[in-house]
Amino acid sequence: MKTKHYKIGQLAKLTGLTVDTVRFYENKGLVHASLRSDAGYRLFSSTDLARLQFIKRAKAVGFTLDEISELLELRLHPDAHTCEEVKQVTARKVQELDEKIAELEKIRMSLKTLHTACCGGPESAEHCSILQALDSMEAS
Amino acid sequence: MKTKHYKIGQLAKLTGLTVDTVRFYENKGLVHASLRSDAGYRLFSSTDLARLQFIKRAKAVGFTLDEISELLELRLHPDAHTCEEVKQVTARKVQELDEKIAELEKIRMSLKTLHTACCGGPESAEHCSILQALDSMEAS
DNA sequence: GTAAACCCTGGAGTTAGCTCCAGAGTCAAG
DNA sequence: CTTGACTCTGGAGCTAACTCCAGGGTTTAC
Repeated sequence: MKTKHYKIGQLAKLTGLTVDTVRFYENKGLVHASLRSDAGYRLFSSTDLARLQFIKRAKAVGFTLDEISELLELRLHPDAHTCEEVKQVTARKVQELDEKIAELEKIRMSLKTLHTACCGGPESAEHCSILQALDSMEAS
Repeated sequence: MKTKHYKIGQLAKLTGLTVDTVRFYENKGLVHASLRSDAGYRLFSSTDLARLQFIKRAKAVGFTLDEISELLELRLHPDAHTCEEVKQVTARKVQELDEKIAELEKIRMSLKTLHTACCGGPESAEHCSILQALDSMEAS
């Protein structure tokens, strides 16, 4: 079974990244074109595509490229790690994610409280502030 | 009732930010010292403290300072907004947060799958990769 | 009353993460 | 077979978010 390959422009369109960004990521070692055409064009596989989509998702929620590297390294050098290591790293990462989700939910709750408390009418919002919402949250 | 006031250094210690960062945030309009001492020292209230803690939380989950500004603007100029506006903005923000939480949970699931699938033994992790986990997720 | 530790302003420097050339080769349509 | 859209490399430039001075005044502890 022959795998489908993408040139950098197609990949960019599919991921919503720019061509420059993809090359930048390759430089940083986040992704690596599986092969090159005779002319030297990068050719990416659908695995590379999935990888870039993962990077985009991770970035959207505040991971740095270095952190994303660390996550993906498990893939880049799978044989350089023992299962024990993988188990540890993933456990730590899952915990980090849980903390992040908790943070987001706190902020979400503040906003939701503000949203609910606010009358929604055309008058001045003098008494609707996010910090009032925060305060009430802090107190609970 | 007299409110407790903090000098910038105390505030920095309490928030875990640096003195420079607090001043930087003030420049950007994210926070504003409620008053100044005779010598010109910034004096912050506990409301300012809560504000900075909010900023820190929001930053940790990937909001830019501009986005955080937008969130806090509701507080900075409460009388410049109608409740209607507040209602709209918060609704949009809550939705953004929901999307962010969903992203995090996707990533969390990938890692959790990897974590669970991995045997955890001392052998090479050749068959434990995050992208395998991703693939299985994508398929479901 | 003096040294250490704090605060001020204004501005330069740094890092991450892109973004945009220039100059040159490649491919696809008509 | 040429024209326009694509690709390459290497390097410069840019924005966000700090971070770090210099050169000065202030507070506090002994």
